[in-house]
Amino acid sequence: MKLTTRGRYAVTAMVDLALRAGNAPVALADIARRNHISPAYLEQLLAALRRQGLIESSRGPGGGYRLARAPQQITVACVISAVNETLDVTRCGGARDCHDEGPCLTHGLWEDLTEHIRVFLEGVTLAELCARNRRAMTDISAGVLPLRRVHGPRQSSLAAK
Amino acid sequence: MKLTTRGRYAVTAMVDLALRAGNAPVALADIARRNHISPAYLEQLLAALRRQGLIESSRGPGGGYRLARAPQQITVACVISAVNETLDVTRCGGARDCHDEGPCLTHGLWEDLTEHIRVFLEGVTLAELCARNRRAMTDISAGVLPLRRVHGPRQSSLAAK
DNA sequence: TAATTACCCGAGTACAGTAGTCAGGAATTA
DNA sequence: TAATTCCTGACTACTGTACTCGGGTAATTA
Repeated sequence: MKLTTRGRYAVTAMVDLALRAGNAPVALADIARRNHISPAYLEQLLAALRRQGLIESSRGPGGGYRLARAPQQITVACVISAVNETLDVTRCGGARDCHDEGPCLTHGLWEDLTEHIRVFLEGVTLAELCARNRRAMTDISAGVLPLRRVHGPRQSSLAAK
Repeated sequence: MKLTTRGRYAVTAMVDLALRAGNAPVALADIARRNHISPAYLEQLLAALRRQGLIESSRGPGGGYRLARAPQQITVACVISAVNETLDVTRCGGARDCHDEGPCLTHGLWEDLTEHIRVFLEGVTLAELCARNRRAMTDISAGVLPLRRVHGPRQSSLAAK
């Protein structure tokens, strides 16, 4: 299975956008800074998400990205496969030709697991992730954890790696 | 997440052993040949499985490997982690330090997914995979598919890659 | 006891894919 | 027109997988 920073960054960026849905477009540089993602790398991922119709972009000053659909209508599975090609964990990519002409001893197992993962990730929407995240932030501002602010101006310690 | 041929081969080899549980030890070369795995590579995996106490070995002519426990008592999760280290899909490896001091926007999601996969793979034993496989083989010998025999003497077309 | 069979172990290597960089271009706004 | 922002493709370093290789060591058989 492919589940790398590529997919993780994509979901993170989408949640970041979803948290600001309804407002002005969000600049790439802001998303990158907030989530510690290399801007040039993030650019590739956003391009893929745009090609898949998950986000829209506008250029020029004040431009940026925004969700193309409501957060309730975008699933995590959708985001990952947009940048990642596949979630399949079988060796043969589902072709059932992993052993001579037929499936190998464990083909069915990986097929089942793939299905399990798919169902799980299709069941989670950006809206849910936002809700979960907002809840966490409330706990934090109550003093449980130290944290960067997510809304409003922020900018410090860029050098910190 | 790490789910590569390493883990897949390990499970395949274990099922191969489980299908012959109770009989004489199975030689490495036989497992390798039947499942199209490089013998030298398989050796590494079996060594790891042995270190984890999942299989036992005996040397000399007539030697080979056998399961250390009953097939009902060996789960797929167990086999994979024996050769693969981890199934965790979070970026931070579960440490919750993926963003500054706290977890990143999507940490909880990956944690949930990891748990999902773990529960699934812990719920599948070698015994079940054997049963499933024997069923498939019955279908096959009824004429549904062409197939190599798995029990009994066999040996042909080694050159076929 | 010598030969054979088979497991044991560590080091080394080719390749692919990920993660990330870089340079230049095109659209939009002020 | 100047600044800002997205857009695109090519390029590179690195890591980890998927192997190979060469020498062991233990057990069995003749």
